[in-house]
Amino acid sequence: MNRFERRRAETRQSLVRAARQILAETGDTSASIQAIAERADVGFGSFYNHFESKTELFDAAVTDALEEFGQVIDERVEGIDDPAELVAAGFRLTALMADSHPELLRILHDRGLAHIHSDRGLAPRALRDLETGIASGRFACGNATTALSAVGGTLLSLVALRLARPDLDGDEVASDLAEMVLRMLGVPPDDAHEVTRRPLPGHA
Amino acid sequence: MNRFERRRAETRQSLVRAARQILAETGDTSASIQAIAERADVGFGSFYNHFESKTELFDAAVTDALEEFGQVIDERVEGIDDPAELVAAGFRLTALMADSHPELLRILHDRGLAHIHSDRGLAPRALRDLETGIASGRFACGNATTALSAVGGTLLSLVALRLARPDLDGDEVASDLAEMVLRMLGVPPDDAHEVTRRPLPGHA
DNA sequence: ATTATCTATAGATCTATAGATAATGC
DNA sequence: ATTATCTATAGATCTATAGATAATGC
Repeated sequence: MNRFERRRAETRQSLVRAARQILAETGDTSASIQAIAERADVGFGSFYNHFESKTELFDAAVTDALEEFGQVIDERVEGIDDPAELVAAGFRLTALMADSHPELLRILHDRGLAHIHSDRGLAPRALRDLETGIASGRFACGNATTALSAVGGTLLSLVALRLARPDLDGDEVASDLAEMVLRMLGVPPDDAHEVTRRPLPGHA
Repeated sequence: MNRFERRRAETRQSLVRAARQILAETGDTSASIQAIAERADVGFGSFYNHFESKTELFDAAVTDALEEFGQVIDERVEGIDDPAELVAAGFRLTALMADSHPELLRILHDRGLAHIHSDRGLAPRALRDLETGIASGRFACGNATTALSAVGGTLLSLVALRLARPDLDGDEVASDLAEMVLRMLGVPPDDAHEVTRRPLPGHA
């Protein structure tokens, strides 16, 4: 990747970053291309070197944000093997991201539902963990796809609650919801409670 | 309400209906006021007699749609007393609405998450049913607000799944998810399964 | 020489309002 | 007489492109 290509990639990334900021702040895509380019500190005409339409840019921005969300969670749960503990950690770390990554959480809130079964971001990894858990008997529920819907929907409701009620204790709400989800997946109640109260990795 | 007021209300309702159609079809609010007025078959300037901005109209349209959604479900579950059966019926009737009320379901999909704890639509009634169930011991879970988040999020994931995969058996997916939700709420597994397979009112 | 970026701009579109018209209440 | 609706339009804004400029590869 030579300097030319790097520069081109930087311009593109500036546009994507600006689009992400706008999505997080306003939630809609009505900003003009002019305003987006200005915020990206990029010449107006450059937009058309990278995207054919505003829709294309915002699609790229959502994918970019959700991919980053998946990576952030991914990194932090490394080393956890128990599928139940993975789900719990995912919920609790997401709640923590309301403070550390508010932009990501807003985009997840507004666009996440349409990506629950996406093949990018957190979804494919969550699906794999659910399948592993079902296969090993840790989870007792029908099929992984339905389970992914339920887990994903509940995670999104956690995000919504976290954003609407910043006064509530985030980790407590997250742990409570994770406990409910684990019971939903067929984990015995006592077990579900214990798993969701374990210390988080890097937060011990 | 005299003829004057009725006529005024009709114009307003035409605008709201057009906005709802646009939300259901495109999911975004970028249509011009001109285009909205045209679709509503209303003079362009009339828009400003009823709304100060496009945002105001679309807010009204979302509220209107979710209120109607709540009423449709409400009517059909009349006579059911068991909170667990109410939740199950709510899920299964929502899935059926993908065919009977596709417009409502699309709006619920795109805007529902922000209204999970709303004081209009289905949310307040669901909250009441959850509280009743907790008080009577039918549900065994911490607090109703957290439960509403989880139930609402799962319902939205059902809507997303139903819209993304119309090939799946809607009632089966809905029953499966309802069963999982009931287990989450602390209903014994056998019981949760049985309740979610009862014949629906008006579908016996 | 090639390619991306930037500036400037034409043409299209949109918003908000002013003024005319039509419908109703009293 | 009052009020909502409609048509027409001024002014602002936006999109897409053309052409000039700057940066890099060979």
